[in-house]
Amino acid sequence: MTATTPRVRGEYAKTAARRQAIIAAAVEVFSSTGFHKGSLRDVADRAGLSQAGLLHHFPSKHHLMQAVLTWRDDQAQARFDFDAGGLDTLRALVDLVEFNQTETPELVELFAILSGEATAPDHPVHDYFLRRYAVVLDFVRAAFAELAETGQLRPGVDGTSAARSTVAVMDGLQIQWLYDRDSVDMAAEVRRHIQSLVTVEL
Amino acid sequence: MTATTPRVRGEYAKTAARRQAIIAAAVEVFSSTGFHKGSLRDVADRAGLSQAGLLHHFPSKHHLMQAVLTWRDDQAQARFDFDAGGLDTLRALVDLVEFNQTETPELVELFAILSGEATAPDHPVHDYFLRRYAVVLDFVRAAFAELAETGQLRPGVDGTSAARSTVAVMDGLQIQWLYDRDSVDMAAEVRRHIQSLVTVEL
DNA sequence: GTCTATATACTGATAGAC
DNA sequence: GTCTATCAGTATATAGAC
Repeated sequence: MTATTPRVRGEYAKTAARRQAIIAAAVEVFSSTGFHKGSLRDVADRAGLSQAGLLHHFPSKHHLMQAVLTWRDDQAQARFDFDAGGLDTLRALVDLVEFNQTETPELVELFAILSGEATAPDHPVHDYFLRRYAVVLDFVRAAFAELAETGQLRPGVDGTSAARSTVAVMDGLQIQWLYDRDSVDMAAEVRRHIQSLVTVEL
Repeated sequence: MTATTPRVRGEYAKTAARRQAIIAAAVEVFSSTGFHKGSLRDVADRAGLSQAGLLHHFPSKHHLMQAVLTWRDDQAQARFDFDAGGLDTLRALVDLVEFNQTETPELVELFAILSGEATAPDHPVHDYFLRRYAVVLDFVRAAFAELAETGQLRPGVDGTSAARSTVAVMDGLQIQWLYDRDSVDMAAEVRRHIQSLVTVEL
Protein backbone atom coordinates (compact mmCIF):
# COMPACT_ATOMS: atom_id res chain seq x y z
CA MET A 1 0.00 0.00 0.00
CA THR A 2 1.75 3.11 -1.20
CA ALA A 3 0.77 6.77 -1.18
CA THR A 4 -0.95 6.23 -4.52
CA THR A 5 -3.57 4.01 -2.87
CA PRO A 6 -7.09 5.50 -3.11
CA ARG A 7 -7.45 8.15 -0.44
CA VAL A 8 -11.11 9.07 -0.48
CA ARG A 9 -12.27 5.88 1.23
CA GLY A 10 -10.59 3.32 3.41
CA GLU A 11 -7.99 3.61 6.14
CA TYR A 12 -5.83 6.14 4.24
CA ALA A 13 -8.44 8.86 3.93
CA LYS A 14 -7.71 10.15 7.39
CA THR A 15 -3.98 10.19 6.78
CA ALA A 16 -4.38 12.17 3.58
CA ALA A 17 -6.61 14.67 5.36
CA ARG A 18 -4.05 14.93 8.13
CA ARG A 19 -1.27 15.62 5.67
CA GLN A 20 -3.38 18.25 3.97
CA ALA A 21 -4.17 19.94 7.28
CA ILE A 22 -0.48 20.02 8.13
CA ILE A 23 0.38 21.54 4.76
CA ALA A 24 -2.27 24.22 5.25
CA ALA A 25 -0.86 25.01 8.68
CA ALA A 26 2.66 25.10 7.26
CA VAL A 27 1.56 27.67 4.68
CA GLU A 28 0.23 29.85 7.49
CA VAL A 29 3.46 29.66 9.46
CA PHE A 30 6.06 29.83 6.68
CA SER A 31 4.20 32.61 4.89
CA SER A 32 4.45 34.98 7.82
CA THR A 33 7.94 34.12 9.06
CA GLY A 34 9.75 32.31 6.28
CA PHE A 35 11.33 28.88 6.48
CA HIS A 36 14.12 29.60 8.96
CA LYS A 37 12.05 31.33 11.62
CA GLY A 38 8.93 29.18 11.23
CA SER A 39 8.87 26.32 13.75
CA LEU A 40 7.49 22.81 13.43
CA ARG A 41 5.90 23.16 16.84
CA ASP A 42 3.90 26.15 15.63
CA VAL A 43 2.79 24.23 12.55
CA ALA A 44 1.87 21.19 14.65
CA ASP A 45 -0.17 23.30 17.08
CA ARG A 46 -2.20 24.83 14.27
CA ALA A 47 -2.76 21.41 12.70
CA GLY A 48 -3.95 20.05 16.03
CA LEU A 49 -1.32 17.43 16.76
CA SER A 50 2.02 17.16 18.53
CA GLN A 51 5.34 18.03 16.93
CA ALA A 52 6.42 14.39 17.02
CA GLY A 53 3.11 13.47 15.43
CA LEU A 54 3.79 15.87 12.60
CA LEU A 55 7.19 14.31 11.97
CA HIS A 56 5.50 10.98 11.43
CA HIS A 57 3.89 12.41 8.28
CA PHE A 58 6.84 14.53 7.15
CA PRO A 59 10.19 13.15 8.35
CA SER A 60 11.89 16.56 8.47
CA LYS A 61 11.26 20.27 8.22
CA HIS A 62 12.81 20.22 4.80
CA HIS A 63 10.43 17.50 3.61
CA LEU A 64 7.47 19.53 4.85
CA MET A 65 8.65 22.62 3.00
CA GLN A 66 9.05 20.65 -0.21
CA ALA A 67 5.56 19.20 0.24
CA VAL A 68 4.13 22.70 0.56
CA LEU A 69 5.78 23.82 -2.66
CA THR A 70 4.75 20.71 -4.55
CA TRP A 71 1.17 21.09 -3.35
CA ARG A 72 1.12 24.70 -4.49
CA ASP A 73 2.49 23.78 -7.92
CA ASP A 74 -0.25 21.20 -8.37
CA GLN A 75 -2.85 23.80 -7.40
CA ALA A 76 -1.50 26.35 -9.87
CA GLN A 77 -1.25 23.83 -12.67
CA ALA A 78 -4.88 22.82 -12.20
CA ARG A 79 -6.09 26.41 -12.35
CA PHE A 80 -3.83 28.00 -14.89
CA ASP A 81 -4.02 27.17 -18.60
CA PHE A 82 -0.39 26.88 -19.55
CA ASP A 83 -1.16 25.92 -23.13
CA ALA A 84 -3.27 28.93 -24.11
CA GLY A 85 -0.48 30.39 -26.22
CA GLY A 86 0.56 33.89 -27.25
CA LEU A 87 -1.67 36.71 -26.11
CA ASP A 88 -3.98 34.37 -24.21
CA THR A 89 -1.05 33.24 -22.10
CA LEU A 90 -0.34 36.81 -21.11
CA ARG A 91 -4.03 37.40 -20.35
CA ALA A 92 -4.02 34.29 -18.19
CA LEU A 93 -0.97 35.66 -16.41
CA VAL A 94 -2.85 38.83 -15.47
CA ASP A 95 -5.80 36.74 -14.32
CA LEU A 96 -3.48 34.66 -12.17
CA VAL A 97 -2.13 37.79 -10.47
CA GLU A 98 -5.68 38.95 -9.83
CA PHE A 99 -6.62 35.53 -8.46
CA ASN A 100 -3.61 35.32 -6.18
CA GLN A 101 -4.20 38.78 -4.77
CA THR A 102 -7.85 38.19 -3.92
CA GLU A 103 -8.03 34.45 -3.21
CA THR A 104 -4.65 33.27 -1.95
CA PRO A 105 -2.87 36.21 -0.32
CA GLU A 106 -1.02 33.82 2.00
CA LEU A 107 0.67 32.18 -0.96
CA VAL A 108 1.73 35.60 -2.20
CA GLU A 109 3.39 36.19 1.15
CA LEU A 110 4.96 32.75 1.12
CA PHE A 111 6.62 33.18 -2.26
CA ALA A 112 7.67 36.77 -1.62
CA ILE A 113 9.50 35.76 1.54
CA LEU A 114 10.88 32.44 0.29
CA SER A 115 12.11 33.72 -3.06
CA GLY A 116 14.33 36.15 -1.15
CA GLU A 117 15.43 33.71 1.56
CA ALA A 118 16.22 31.01 -0.98
CA THR A 119 18.65 33.13 -2.98
CA ALA A 120 21.28 31.75 -0.58
CA PRO A 121 22.83 28.76 -2.40
CA ASP A 122 22.64 26.51 0.68
CA HIS A 123 18.99 27.26 1.44
CA PRO A 124 16.88 24.07 1.57
CA VAL A 125 14.70 25.14 -1.34
CA HIS A 126 17.27 27.08 -3.34
CA ASP A 127 17.20 24.59 -6.19
CA TYR A 128 13.42 24.68 -6.34
CA PHE A 129 13.40 28.44 -6.94
CA LEU A 130 16.33 28.23 -9.34
CA ARG A 131 14.36 25.81 -11.49
CA ARG A 132 11.11 27.69 -10.99
CA TYR A 133 12.52 30.95 -12.33
CA ALA A 134 14.09 29.18 -15.29
CA VAL A 135 10.77 27.55 -16.17
CA VAL A 136 8.60 30.63 -15.64
CA LEU A 137 10.95 32.95 -17.54
CA ASP A 138 11.17 30.57 -20.47
CA PHE A 139 7.41 30.16 -20.48
CA VAL A 140 6.73 33.90 -20.61
CA ARG A 141 9.53 34.37 -23.12
CA ALA A 142 7.87 31.81 -25.40
CA ALA A 143 4.58 33.70 -25.19
CA PHE A 144 6.23 36.95 -26.26
CA ALA A 145 8.10 35.10 -29.01
CA GLU A 146 4.77 33.90 -30.43
CA LEU A 147 3.55 37.48 -30.51
CA ALA A 148 6.69 38.58 -32.30
CA GLU A 149 5.99 36.11 -35.13
CA THR A 150 2.59 37.65 -35.80
CA GLY A 151 3.86 41.22 -35.48
CA GLN A 152 1.99 41.86 -32.25
CA LEU A 153 5.11 42.84 -30.37
CA ARG A 154 5.99 46.53 -30.18
CA PRO A 155 9.00 47.34 -32.41
CA GLY A 156 12.33 47.17 -30.63
CA VAL A 157 11.01 44.90 -27.88
CA ASP A 158 13.05 41.77 -27.25
CA GLY A 159 11.24 38.64 -26.07
CA THR A 160 13.77 37.66 -23.43
CA SER A 161 13.90 41.17 -22.07
CA ALA A 162 10.11 41.43 -22.07
CA ALA A 163 9.85 38.20 -20.09
CA ARG A 164 12.41 39.37 -17.54
CA SER A 165 10.75 42.72 -16.96
CA THR A 166 7.27 41.19 -16.79
CA VAL A 167 8.26 38.64 -14.16
CA ALA A 168 10.22 41.33 -12.33
CA VAL A 169 7.18 43.61 -12.22
CA MET A 170 5.07 40.75 -10.84
CA ASP A 171 7.59 39.96 -8.09
CA GLY A 172 8.32 43.57 -7.23
CA LEU A 173 4.67 44.51 -7.00
CA GLN A 174 4.07 41.66 -4.57
CA ILE A 175 6.56 43.20 -2.17
CA GLN A 176 4.98 46.65 -2.49
CA TRP A 177 1.54 45.13 -2.05
CA LEU A 178 2.55 43.30 1.12
CA TYR A 179 3.70 46.59 2.64
CA ASP A 180 0.62 48.55 1.56
CA ARG A 181 -2.21 46.31 0.40
CA ASP A 182 -4.83 49.03 -0.01
CA SER A 183 -3.00 51.22 -2.48
CA VAL A 184 -1.56 48.65 -4.88
CA ASP A 185 -3.58 46.94 -7.62
CA MET A 186 -1.15 44.29 -8.80
CA ALA A 187 -3.22 42.97 -11.70
CA ALA A 188 -3.82 46.46 -13.10
CA GLU A 189 -0.14 47.31 -12.97
CA VAL A 190 0.94 44.06 -14.60
CA ARG A 191 -1.66 44.55 -17.30
CA ARG A 192 -0.39 48.08 -17.95
CA HIS A 193 3.17 46.81 -18.18
CA ILE A 194 2.39 44.03 -20.64
CA GLN A 195 0.21 46.40 -22.66
CA SER A 196 3.23 48.69 -23.06
CA LEU A 197 5.11 45.83 -24.71
CA VAL A 198 2.52 44.72 -27.29
CA THR A 199 0.67 46.45 -30.13
CA VAL A 200 -2.71 44.75 -29.69
CA GLU A 201 -5.35 45.25 -27.04
CA LEU A 202 -4.91 42.96 -24.06
CA MET B 1 31.99 62.48 25.12
CA THR B 2 29.32 61.36 22.72
CA ALA B 3 29.45 59.52 19.43
CA THR B 4 29.87 62.84 17.65
CA THR B 5 33.30 63.29 19.20
CA PRO B 6 36.08 63.30 16.56
CA ARG B 7 36.81 59.73 15.60
CA VAL B 8 39.91 59.99 13.46
CA ARG B 9 42.26 60.70 16.35
CA GLY B 10 42.11 60.08 20.08
CA GLU B 11 40.83 57.13 22.12
CA TYR B 12 37.58 56.79 20.15
CA ALA B 13 39.16 56.00 16.81
CA LYS B 14 39.59 52.36 17.67
CA THR B 15 36.00 52.04 18.87
CA ALA B 16 34.66 53.56 15.67
CA ALA B 17 36.79 51.20 13.62
CA ARG B 18 35.55 48.28 15.70
CA ARG B 19 31.94 49.29 15.16
CA GLN B 20 32.57 49.60 11.43
CA ALA B 21 34.18 46.16 11.29
CA ILE B 22 31.20 44.68 13.11
CA ILE B 23 28.76 46.33 10.71
CA ALA B 24 30.74 45.00 7.74
CA ALA B 25 30.64 41.51 9.23
CA ALA B 26 26.92 41.86 9.90
CA VAL B 27 26.31 42.72 6.25
CA GLU B 28 28.12 39.53 5.27
CA VAL B 29 26.04 37.38 7.60
CA PHE B 30 22.62 38.96 7.25
CA SER B 31 22.95 39.22 3.47
CA SER B 32 23.35 35.49 3.05
CA THR B 33 20.90 34.25 5.68
CA GLY B 34 18.60 37.11 6.57
CA PHE B 35 18.04 38.55 10.02
CA HIS B 36 16.35 35.58 11.69
CA LYS B 37 18.85 32.90 10.72
CA GLY B 38 21.95 35.08 11.02
CA SER B 39 23.63 34.67 14.39
CA LEU B 40 25.53 37.18 16.49
CA ARG B 41 28.21 34.59 17.11
CA ASP B 42 28.86 34.32 13.39
CA VAL B 43 29.06 38.09 13.07
CA ALA B 44 31.40 38.31 16.07
CA ASP B 45 33.71 35.62 14.69
CA ARG B 46 34.07 37.43 11.38
CA ALA B 47 34.71 40.72 13.16
CA GLY B 48 37.37 39.05 15.28
CA LEU B 49 35.90 39.40 18.76
CA SER B 50 33.68 37.45 21.12
CA GLN B 51 29.89 37.53 21.03
CA ALA B 52 29.79 39.30 24.40
CA GLY B 53 32.32 41.78 23.07
CA LEU B 54 30.06 42.53 20.13
CA LEU B 55 27.14 43.20 22.45
CA HIS B 56 29.19 45.87 24.17
CA HIS B 57 29.06 47.92 20.96
CA PHE B 58 25.52 47.01 19.96
CA PRO B 59 23.29 46.13 22.93
CA SER B 60 21.06 43.76 20.97
CA LYS B 61 20.71 41.98 17.64
CA HIS B 62 17.97 44.43 16.73
CA HIS B 63 20.25 47.41 17.42
CA LEU B 64 22.93 45.91 15.18
CA MET B 65 20.47 45.40 12.35
CA GLN B 66 19.29 49.00 12.62
CA ALA B 67 22.90 50.19 12.59
CA VAL B 68 23.52 48.27 9.38
CA LEU B 69 20.53 49.87 7.68
CA THR B 70 21.40 53.35 8.90
CA TRP B 71 24.98 52.94 7.71
CA ARG B 72 23.78 51.83 4.30
CA ASP B 73 21.42 54.80 4.05
CA ASP B 74 24.26 57.19 4.80
CA GLN B 75 26.38 55.54 2.14
CA ALA B 76 23.66 55.79 -0.47
CA GLN B 77 22.88 59.40 0.37
CA ALA B 78 26.53 60.38 -0.04
CA ARG B 79 26.76 58.75 -3.45
CA PHE B 80 23.39 59.43 -4.97
CA ASP B 81 22.30 62.91 -6.04
CA PHE B 82 18.73 63.04 -4.80
CA ASP B 83 18.21 66.61 -5.96
CA ALA B 84 19.06 66.16 -9.62
CA GLY B 85 15.41 66.45 -10.65
CA GLY B 86 13.35 65.12 -13.53
CA LEU B 87 15.17 63.08 -16.14
CA ASP B 88 18.50 63.37 -14.31
CA THR B 89 16.93 61.68 -11.30
CA LEU B 90 15.91 58.73 -13.44
CA ARG B 91 19.37 58.58 -15.02
CA ALA B 92 20.91 58.60 -11.54
CA LEU B 93 18.58 55.74 -10.64
CA VAL B 94 19.94 53.63 -13.49
CA ASP B 95 23.49 54.51 -12.46
CA LEU B 96 22.70 53.42 -8.91
CA VAL B 97 21.47 50.04 -10.11
CA GLU B 98 24.66 49.65 -12.14
CA PHE B 99 26.78 50.65 -9.16
CA ASN B 100 25.02 48.29 -6.78
CA GLN B 101 25.36 45.36 -9.16
CA THR B 102 29.09 45.81 -9.72
CA GLU B 103 30.33 47.36 -6.49
CA THR B 104 28.05 46.27 -3.63
CA PRO B 105 26.48 42.93 -4.55
CA GLU B 106 26.24 42.00 -0.87
CA LEU B 107 23.93 44.92 -0.23
CA VAL B 108 21.74 43.79 -3.11
CA GLU B 109 21.44 40.40 -1.41
CA LEU B 110 20.80 42.02 1.95
CA PHE B 111 17.89 44.12 0.72
CA ALA B 112 16.41 41.38 -1.42
CA ILE B 113 16.25 39.01 1.56
CA LEU B 114 15.26 41.58 4.17
CA SER B 115 12.56 43.29 2.11
CA GLY B 116 10.80 39.92 1.93
CA GLU B 117 11.40 38.88 5.52
CA ALA B 118 10.30 42.24 6.85
CA THR B 119 6.88 42.14 5.21
CA ALA B 120 5.78 40.42 8.43
CA PRO B 121 4.31 43.22 10.59
CA ASP B 122 6.17 42.07 13.72
CA HIS B 123 9.57 41.82 12.04
CA PRO B 124 12.21 43.96 13.81
CA VAL B 125 12.79 46.16 10.77
CA HIS B 126 9.28 46.11 9.31
CA ASP B 127 8.77 49.82 9.99
CA TYR B 128 12.07 50.68 8.36
CA PHE B 129 11.02 49.07 5.09
CA LEU B 130 7.51 50.49 5.33
CA ARG B 131 8.95 53.97 5.50
CA ARG B 132 11.65 53.23 2.94
CA TYR B 133 9.15 52.16 0.29
CA ALA B 134 6.98 55.20 0.99
CA VAL B 135 9.96 57.54 0.59
CA VAL B 136 11.42 55.85 -2.50
CA LEU B 137 8.08 55.58 -4.28
CA ASP B 138 7.25 59.22 -3.61
CA PHE B 139 10.69 60.25 -4.77
CA VAL B 140 10.43 58.42 -8.09
CA ARG B 141 6.84 59.57 -8.52
CA ALA B 142 7.98 63.19 -8.14
CA ALA B 143 10.61 62.67 -10.85
CA PHE B 144 7.99 61.35 -13.29
CA ALA B 145 5.64 64.19 -12.31
CA GLU B 146 8.33 66.70 -13.30
CA LEU B 147 8.61 65.04 -16.69
CA ALA B 148 4.85 65.18 -17.13
CA GLU B 149 4.89 68.97 -16.72
CA THR B 150 7.34 69.38 -19.59
CA GLY B 151 5.56 66.88 -21.81
CA GLN B 152 8.35 64.33 -21.59
CA LEU B 153 6.09 61.58 -20.30
CA ARG B 154 4.57 59.21 -22.82
CA PRO B 155 0.84 59.89 -23.28
CA GLY B 156 -1.40 57.82 -21.02
CA VAL B 157 1.35 57.18 -18.48
CA ASP B 158 0.44 57.99 -14.89
CA GLY B 159 3.22 59.19 -12.56
CA THR B 160 2.21 57.05 -9.60
CA SER B 161 1.86 53.98 -11.74
CA ALA B 162 5.19 54.66 -13.46
CA ALA B 163 6.91 54.94 -10.09
CA ARG B 164 5.37 51.68 -8.85
CA SER B 165 6.36 49.70 -11.92
CA THR B 166 9.87 51.17 -11.99
CA VAL B 167 10.56 50.29 -8.37
CA ALA B 168 8.95 46.88 -8.93
CA VAL B 169 11.22 46.19 -11.89
CA MET B 170 14.26 47.13 -9.81
CA ASP B 171 13.27 44.82 -6.94
CA GLY B 172 12.16 41.96 -9.15
CA LEU B 173 15.33 42.03 -11.24
CA GLN B 174 17.43 41.81 -8.11
CA ILE B 175 15.80 38.49 -7.29
CA GLN B 176 16.35 37.15 -10.81
CA TRP B 177 19.92 38.39 -10.76
CA LEU B 178 20.66 36.66 -7.46
CA TYR B 179 19.53 33.35 -8.95
CA ASP B 180 21.43 33.80 -12.21
CA ARG B 181 23.97 36.59 -12.05
CA ASP B 182 25.57 35.97 -15.44
CA SER B 183 22.49 36.34 -17.59
CA VAL B 184 20.81 39.38 -16.05
CA ASP B 185 21.91 42.96 -16.72
CA MET B 186 19.85 44.86 -14.17
CA ALA B 187 20.85 48.37 -15.24
CA ALA B 188 20.09 47.68 -18.90
CA GLU B 189 16.65 46.29 -18.06
CA VAL B 190 15.75 49.19 -15.78
CA ARG B 191 16.92 51.65 -18.41
CA ARG B 192 14.76 49.93 -21.03
CA HIS B 193 11.76 50.04 -18.71
CA ILE B 194 12.10 53.73 -17.91
CA GLN B 195 12.72 54.50 -21.59
CA SER B 196 9.38 52.88 -22.42
CA LEU B 197 7.67 55.40 -20.14
CA VAL B 198 9.21 58.64 -21.44
CA THR B 199 9.37 60.36 -24.84
CA VAL B 200 12.93 61.68 -24.59
CA GLU B 201 16.23 59.87 -24.86
CA LEU B 202 17.49 58.66 -21.49
C1' DG C 1 -0.64 7.01 14.12
C1' DT C 2 0.04 9.65 18.06
C1' DC C 3 1.83 10.60 22.23
C1' DT C 4 5.43 11.95 26.19
C1' DA C 5 10.01 12.36 27.20
C1' DT C 6 14.35 13.48 25.88
C1' DA C 7 18.85 14.10 23.36
C1' DT C 8 21.52 17.54 21.29
C1' DA C 9 22.52 21.81 19.58
C1' DC C 10 22.24 26.64 19.17
C1' DT C 11 20.15 31.06 20.19
C1' DG C 12 20.35 36.11 22.38
C1' DA C 13 21.48 38.13 26.39
C1' DT C 14 23.55 38.82 31.22
C1' DA C 15 27.12 38.72 35.19
C1' DG C 16 31.25 39.71 36.62
C1' DA C 17 36.51 39.36 36.40
C1' DC C 18 40.27 41.83 34.38
C1' DG D 1 36.58 47.31 26.09
C1' DT D 2 36.95 42.52 26.09
C1' DC D 3 36.80 38.30 27.93
C1' DT D 4 34.89 33.55 30.05
C1' DA D 5 31.14 31.45 31.95
C1' DT D 6 26.52 30.82 32.08
C1' DC D 7 21.45 31.24 31.95
C1' DA D 8 17.09 30.57 29.93
C1' DG D 9 14.79 29.81 25.87
C1' DT D 10 13.93 27.45 21.64
C1' DA D 11 15.00 24.47 17.79
C1' DT D 12 14.89 19.81 15.12
C1' DA D 13 14.91 15.25 15.58
C1' DT D 14 14.78 10.62 17.95
C1' DA D 15 13.27 6.68 21.27
C1' DG D 16 10.00 4.12 22.82
C1' DA D 17 5.32 3.35 25.11
C1' DC D 18 0.63 2.74 23.71
